[in-house]
Amino acid sequence: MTSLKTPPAGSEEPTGQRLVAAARELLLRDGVAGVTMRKVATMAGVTPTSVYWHFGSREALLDQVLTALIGELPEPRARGRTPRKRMLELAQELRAQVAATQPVQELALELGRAAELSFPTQVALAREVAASGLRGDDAAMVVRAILFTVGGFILLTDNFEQRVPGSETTQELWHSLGGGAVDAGLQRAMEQGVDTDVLFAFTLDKLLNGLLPD
Amino acid sequence: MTSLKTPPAGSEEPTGQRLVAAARELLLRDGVAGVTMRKVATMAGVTPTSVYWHFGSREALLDQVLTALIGELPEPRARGRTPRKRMLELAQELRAQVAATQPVQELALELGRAAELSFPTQVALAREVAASGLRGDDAAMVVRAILFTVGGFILLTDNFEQRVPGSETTQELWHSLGGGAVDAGLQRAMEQGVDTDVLFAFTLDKLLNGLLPD
DNA sequence: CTCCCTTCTGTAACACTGTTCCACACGAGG
DNA sequence: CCTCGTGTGGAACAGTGTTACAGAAGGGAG
Repeated sequence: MTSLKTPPAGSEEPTGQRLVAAARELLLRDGVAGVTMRKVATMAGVTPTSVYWHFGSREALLDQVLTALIGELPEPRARGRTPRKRMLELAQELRAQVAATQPVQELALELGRAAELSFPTQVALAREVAASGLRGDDAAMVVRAILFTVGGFILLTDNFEQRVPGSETTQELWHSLGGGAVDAGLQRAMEQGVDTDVLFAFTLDKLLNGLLPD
Repeated sequence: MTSLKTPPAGSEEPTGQRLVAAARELLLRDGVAGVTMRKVATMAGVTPTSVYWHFGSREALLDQVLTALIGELPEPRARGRTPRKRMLELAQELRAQVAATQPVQELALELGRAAELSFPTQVALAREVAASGLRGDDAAMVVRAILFTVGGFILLTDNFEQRVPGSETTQELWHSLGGGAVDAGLQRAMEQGVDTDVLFAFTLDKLLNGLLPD
């Protein structure tokens, strides 16, 4: 009744919880590729077999870890006086959150649950779009356009940062391009690096200009 | 002088070329994860050791495959009467090309060489931006905003299509959301699926509205 | 008490991955 | 002939996710 079994003498929590905690720690420290069954099991003071008895597969274990992590994400808070400013704020906030919780994003992508991560922001964004006067399908298109732009931007800049050393960057390609192909001033500008923060703000600002009725 | 060595009796080409050809075939058929050293070697009538003698690593082999594939990509052709229409055309073309050569994109991403794939389109796009009257840094920002939007869109829709069966889609999340959180008509619209082609065209159109001086 | 049955665990293995060590076959040059 | 560099195959190593199987431990039924 009180305790069916003595816990495995290493901790108070049952094995299942210790496994999730171990997987979580490994994920946050070494990324999703660093979560190995043997490492998880060892960290929980157990063998890999137990992981399969409790969860069935590596994916199922990671799924539980992700669910726990999603539950801890902060609610998006829209600040600013106008709906437009609040939208910008929400987009920036989402981008910052993703950057701060990269292994979580990585995991969500691998498990195909990326939609859940952005959903709260999605709802908050929808509220602002409605507040700006749009309704129904028109509003939905605007919400999605913003979301896809923000989400795409995040994914893209992630991939650019994970660039393999030695591979050519866009700047290098522009530099090696012969003269005369495009306007010289433009080419020179393309050879410089980009501040993705500035570009993100710029793109979003212009997109909203096109999307929202003035 | 004529032939230093008899070819391994399976083909005329030397082993190195046969290995690249085998890796290429496997890539296009099974994706980048399907390119296994043993499979490549067997397909070329050889053992994995030879791959390492010729290329040094799996990554180096795949790098050669990618270089060959990039060389075969068609040059982007901008059609349309106005610069704006040609930009839209280029974006659509890039998106279609990526969709048609998915394993190549996957490989380029893994090798950190994604920039090279979009570069020809990048140049063509820059030419149109210049033709629309922009110069220098302003033009570069516009080029990049379009490129990041298009590239991000591609990556994002890819990830949505690779969704794991059983995981919740955005629509399902909207459906399970309680009433009253947002405008009812908007929520109903969000519960419907999205045609990414339509959304892509819509987003790009609105972005260009904000970006280009009329 | 004995027996059984479910719950949970460890050992060992399987099939697979990229990669490396080592021996061995060649053909060319001294 | 002997050697040397060029390739090659066989076997192994360290790692991955996963599974078959044996066994321990405890509760309930006879």
